[in-house]
Amino acid sequence: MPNTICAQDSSEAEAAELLQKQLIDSQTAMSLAEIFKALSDPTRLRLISLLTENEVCVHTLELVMGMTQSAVSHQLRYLRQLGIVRYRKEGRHVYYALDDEHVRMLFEQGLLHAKHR
Amino acid sequence: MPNTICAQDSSEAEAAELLQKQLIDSQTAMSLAEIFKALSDPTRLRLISLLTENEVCVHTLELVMGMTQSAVSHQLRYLRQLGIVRYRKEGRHVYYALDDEHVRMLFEQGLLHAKHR
DNA sequence: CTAACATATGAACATGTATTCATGGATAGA
DNA sequence: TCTATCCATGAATACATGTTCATATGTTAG
Repeated sequence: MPNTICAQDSSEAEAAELLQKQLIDSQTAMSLAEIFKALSDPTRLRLISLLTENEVCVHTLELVMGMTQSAVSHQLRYLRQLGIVRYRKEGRHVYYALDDEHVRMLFEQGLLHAKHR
Repeated sequence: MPNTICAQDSSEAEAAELLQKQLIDSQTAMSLAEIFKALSDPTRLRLISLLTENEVCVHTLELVMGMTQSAVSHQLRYLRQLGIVRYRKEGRHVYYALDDEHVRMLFEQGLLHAKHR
């Protein structure tokens, strides 16, 4: 049972003060949004599901996902630039794997949520 | 230390079979993406931070956030339609509050992640 | 060296999205 | 009743985003 806050009822300053403590600042909000945005696309989530327990080369991802090489590669770059996946070159293959335990936890916790609906 | 999977190295069918078990289906991916997308915008995250422990009317949210009433109301509708927040009308005021424990957990866990960078 | 393969990337395109603007409905107060 | 306030919403706009297309780089095989 949460507090009810309305600037009209009590003194406006008092209500604002209460809420300002809860409000996250813009920089934190943007940083947080960036993390969740990485997880907000079905293609990236499917890629992450493949990379959570395996190190997989791009071509194989392309086959299993049923997508073009270019689309896969673009999304991998996205995840790479956020530090969510790492890559390892070996000959002409490049192997990708998940490299962020926080993201792994968010992914798994979200999966529980999705099934729990 | 994850397995390395490449369709060229072992038999292609074997590698694909391994990965198909990991791959989440499209429907699950879309449902999951929907949840994370709700958390992928700084404005919505700031709203959620205000509504996690309080029930707040729209006008007060407008004041504390420093945004237009319309922008706040649009985002509240977005969260409402996903069942993330509930609302309660009382006279000419409408009070909103967070109404999804899973989202609350994802938000708080993400916040730890954001600060841990 | 040459051809085939694996991957990366810039540009173009179509689509999605957050905010603003304008407006309407509902309620309280004078 | 009349006005001010609170909230919702459709349309428009500017911007972000995911995929495709074309192409480039680097590596292996013949």
